[in-house]
Parts: sequence; C-alpha cells; structure tokens
Amino acid sequence: MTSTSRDVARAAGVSVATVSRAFSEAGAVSELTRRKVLTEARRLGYSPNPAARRLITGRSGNIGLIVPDLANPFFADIIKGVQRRAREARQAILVADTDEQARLEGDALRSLARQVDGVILASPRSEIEDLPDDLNIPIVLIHRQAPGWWSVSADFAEGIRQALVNVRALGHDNVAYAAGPIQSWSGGMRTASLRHHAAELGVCLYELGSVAPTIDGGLAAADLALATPATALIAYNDVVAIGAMRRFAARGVSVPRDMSVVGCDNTMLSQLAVPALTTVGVPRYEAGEAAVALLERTLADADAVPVQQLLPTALVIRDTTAPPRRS
Amino acid sequence: MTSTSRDVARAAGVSVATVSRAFSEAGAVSELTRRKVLTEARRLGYSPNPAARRLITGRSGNIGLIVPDLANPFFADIIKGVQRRAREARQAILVADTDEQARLEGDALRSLARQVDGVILASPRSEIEDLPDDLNIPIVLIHRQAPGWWSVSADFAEGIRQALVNVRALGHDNVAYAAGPIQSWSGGMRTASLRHHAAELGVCLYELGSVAPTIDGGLAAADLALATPATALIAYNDVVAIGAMRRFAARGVSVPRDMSVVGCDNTMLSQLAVPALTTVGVPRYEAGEAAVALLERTLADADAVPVQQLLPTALVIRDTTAPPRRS
DNA sequence: GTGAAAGCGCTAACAT
DNA sequence: ATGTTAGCGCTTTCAC
Repeated sequence: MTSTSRDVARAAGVSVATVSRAFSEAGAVSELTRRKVLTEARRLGYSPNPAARRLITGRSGNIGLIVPDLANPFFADIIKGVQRRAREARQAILVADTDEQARLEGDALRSLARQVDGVILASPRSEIEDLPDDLNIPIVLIHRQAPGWWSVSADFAEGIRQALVNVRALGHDNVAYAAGPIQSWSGGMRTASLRHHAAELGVCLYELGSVAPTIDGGLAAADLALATPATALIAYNDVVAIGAMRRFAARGVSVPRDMSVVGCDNTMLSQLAVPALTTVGVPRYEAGEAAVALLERTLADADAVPVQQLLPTALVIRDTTAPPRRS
Repeated sequence: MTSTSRDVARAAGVSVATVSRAFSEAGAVSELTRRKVLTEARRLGYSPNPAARRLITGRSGNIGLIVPDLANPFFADIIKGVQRRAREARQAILVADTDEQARLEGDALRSLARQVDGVILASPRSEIEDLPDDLNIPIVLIHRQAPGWWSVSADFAEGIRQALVNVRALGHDNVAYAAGPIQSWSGGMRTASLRHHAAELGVCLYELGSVAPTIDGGLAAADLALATPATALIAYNDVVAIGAMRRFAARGVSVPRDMSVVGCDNTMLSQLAVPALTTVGVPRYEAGEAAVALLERTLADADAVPVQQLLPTALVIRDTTAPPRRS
C-alpha cells in the first residue's frame, strides 16, 4: 500500500541509500539528487517507515510522560509545556495517567520503556526507590528531587516561606496550616519549611494535620482552623483553599476580613472561583519545557551527570487585608 | 544491552520462532516450553522489541489522540476516557495538542499517521474536508459528525433543547443566547436547535451573537443580555456563563432571582465556581471510551461501514427559580 | 509442537 | 557524492 524507499529509489533512478540520505538530511547528497528524490517521494506519497528506522537507529522519536491525573489542570499545564518543547524537537509524546495510584507508576514506566527514548515522570506518588531501575532509559522527574536522579522541581520550601512572610507582614502571628496527603513530597517540603521559618519569623503555627486534597478536605480544614486562634490559613493547594472558604462563608466567617486564606499552585480554578485568593504560584508549563530540555541532554550524552534543576515559585498576592483582633 | 529473542532462545534451548510464539500467546506452543521460555526471558530481562515486531506485523500498538487544548478540562476528561479504554486494550496513547489552531490538526494527523494504528480526533476545529485523507489509517471523530466518517458525538441539539424546555417550564419566555465561536460545530448544532425549538415552545429567543468562549466573552454576553427583555441567558459554555454571572453581580442583577443563567458542558469549573449553575452535561469520559471502542472495530475489520454514534447529554439542574416580572 | 529460513524497510559501514 | 551489502529483532510461512 504505502511505498518504500525502494520504490522511491527506483523512480528517482538512485539507490535506497541515497533516498535514506536525502531524508536523514545528512547533507551528504547533492542538491540536485535531493530534489529529485524528494519530488518522487512526494509523488508516491512516501515517508520513511518509523519502525524500520527505529529498529536500526534505536531511537524512537517518542518521549513518555507519566502523570498522576490528566484531569488535574496542574498536570494539564505540565503536559502543554512538554508538548510544546517536544514538538520543536520533532518528538511525539506518549502519555500515561496513573489515576493517582503509586503502584501504576512502575507499570506505566515499564510499558513505556521499550517505546520511548526517555520518560518524564511528573510528581511521582511512589517512593523513588520503588520505581524500576533496570529500564535502561533516561528518566527526568518533575516536582520531585532525589539523589542521583535528573529532575526539575519548583522550590517549594522557598515558595511557602514567601507565603508565610507575606502573611506575617500583614500582621498575622497565628497561622494555621492544612497539609495534604502525607505521601506528597512537595507537601513534605512545605511542612518542613513552614516549621523551620515559623519559629524564625515569630509566627505561631497551628498544624491542622493532613486533609484530603479536595473541596471536602477544605471544609474540614476550615473547621479545624476555627478551633485554633489562627487568623490565617495556609492550604495545601487551591482546591483545599476554595473548600475552606466555602465553609468559612457558611459559618459566617468573612474572608478575608476575619480570616486570611492562602492557597498553593495558583491553578485556573483559584482565579475563576475566588479571584481574591492569594496563592503560591508553582511553575508547570516551564517545568514541562525544562524537563524535555534535560531529557535532550541525557539523550545527547548518556554519561552526563544528573542535573537537579530548581525553578522559582511566584507568590501571587491578591489579598492585603490586615488581620482582625482576636483574643 | 537489552537481550533479544535469540538470547532467550539459546538460554531456553529452543529456536527463536518458539520464543516468538511463546510471547505472541498463539497457544501454539506446549505449556512446558512456554514456561521455560518465559522463565528464561524474565531472568534475562527480555521483552520483545516493539519496533521489530511492528516492522513485520504493521501494528504499532499505539493510538493517536489529537485535541485542541490539553489544558481545557473538557478535553482532559476525554483523554482520561481514552486512556482507560486504551490501557485495557494494551495500547499506548500518543497525544497531540493543537493549541486551538485548525491548521495544526492536519500536521498533527500527518505526523501521527505513521506511528499509530488509528487516530482519535476530538472536536476538530478544521473543516472536515480540509483534513488529509490519504493517510490510510482509521480516524474516529469525537463531538463532530461528518458523512462517511466514524464518530462519537454528544447529541448537542437534543441537549440544548432540554435546557430550553427546562427554562420554559420555569416560566421564562424571553431567553437570550450567547453563541460561541462561529467555527464551532457543536455551537452550530446548538444554535440551529435553539432556533427551531424556540418557535415551537413559544419562546422568544434573543440571539446575542458570537462571543469569545472566555470569561471576558461572558462579561460581554451579560451586557448584551441586559439590553434585551430576556430573563434567562443560555451560554455557549460554563466559562461564558461564569463570566456572565460575574458581570450580572457587578451590575446589581441578582442571579438567579433577576436572571437565570444556563451553562453548557458541566465542567468542574461550574461546580467549583458557581454550584447553582444549571448546565447541559456533555459526555466526555464516555465519549473517549467509545471512540477507542470504535477504533478497535475499524482495526478488527478495515471494511466495516463507518458508525456515527450519538451519546445523550444530561441536563444538570441546579436552579429552579421562577422568573421575575419584567415588562 | 517445533525449527529453518526468508524477509519487514530502513541505516551504516564499506566501497567506489 | 553515490551504490552495495549486511544486518537491526522480530514474525511467519513452510517443512518436519
């Protein structure tokens, strides 16, 4: 059905090797014959068979991308970044969704391994040491760091520190914190940073414990926060923050007059739902792009030493209300 | 580095053909040798080279998915559906984002064509006749119908009709409609259905024209709606509806007391942002699954006659307020 | 039920 | 600058 390099070679009166060269643009073919070959190829509707090419070069021209949840806008943005950079590099992307299940990450990795040149693993839920390590392909982590692994991650510790500084500057000295799932690496970073800097800034930190990263989790967080003297709540992410705000409203607690709320991640949700929410903006698009760039580096030089790139977060301040006097 | 079928064959004391058979589970190999082969394979960390397999079978085990915008939760859900069904069928997904640009769809299609067994094209922005038709691979459209093409689409006409019936039942007889981009096929379906049924239901329809499918478009739609006697506004999608509600609020028009608003698509956004918004729920996850199922059918029987599957929409009613008296 | 051998379509030496 | 040739790792007749 589809024509082969032989057909084109025959039609153009050259050898298959020349056809191959014309398409691999090694520049090792005269301009004249190149045109001739390309013309015949177009006429016959020929394009190189990627499977055959791959069988011999060992390169697939594909990169794998594994994310916990495609429907989460946070990861959607990461994919867009990866996509953009990959398109430039003429690489296609194979995407896998693990439904937030850590154990599916290893499976996805293994099934992708033979089909791609490298894999980008966004916000892995697994323990890094549980991931298969005999895959023999480069892996770049996004928003997760681990010794000896390539990664590009936001500086979560610094981001949350800035949020705390901001809240402190507004005059809050009793701050509640609703942590997310305990497996969350970024959550761990945030918690540690918060503990460290609260003391330093003279802020009394009320840890509300781990809540689900959902609207419901936010409702619970709000109730817990109201049981403390806190006048500000820092939430694991925007969804939790939105849930908390909803509960505050229901309980007659005015935000931000009676209670400041700070989200994290700065997803589109926060802008649509609560334009006044201050959040810690975490780079996503940029992280996706950077991850592809790192992958290209490992592909170009397999022995390169792993890079752990750190991207800055940006505090998006949309609330500058001073705290109320609460006894 | 990675071992080949020959290595396994040697280790297991069989021929490469037997190894191949053991992995292709044709059942054409004795249970004993099968175990032996599989054991050796595991020991050596062998798995079949997909490129080689593909070169000979012609099947890649990949399916392509082209969407206008990965960051749009609407498409994210479609991907999740595709993903789920594809995983069951042990197919990987190559995803391409066209950034809402029609002309990129043809490019994406072409670049995917040689790498996949079939392509799913979600909500194409192109004119169908502009798409390349010499690709020689099956294509299934989502949320778009065209003669002679495989497709699975929501019944947009019926969905919007139900919305209109609901609004009419609430007592509104002056209804405004903010249409989306004129290139939108689903939008065209909706507009036609609305015109048709408005007359039938005795509703006076005020067409506000085409607005951008954004928050800003919603702001404009609200202003336009207030210039008519309409007591209800049906919006192209939830984002427009949310934008409109924001403007209504700013202009002191109470929703739903003074103005009913109906969205479309029932995205997560609408639930988070405005829990009271009535919307037309368009199947996404299901559409994605169904599309893979159709693709499997074309793959199993290349001569099968194209199916155009229609999925029902679901009216999500969260507002039952009667209309105000407006002169 | 299993083996031997012939390619799938391409690229990469090696010649010329 | 171009042609010849030898595979890449697998599946698939065809024998046995």
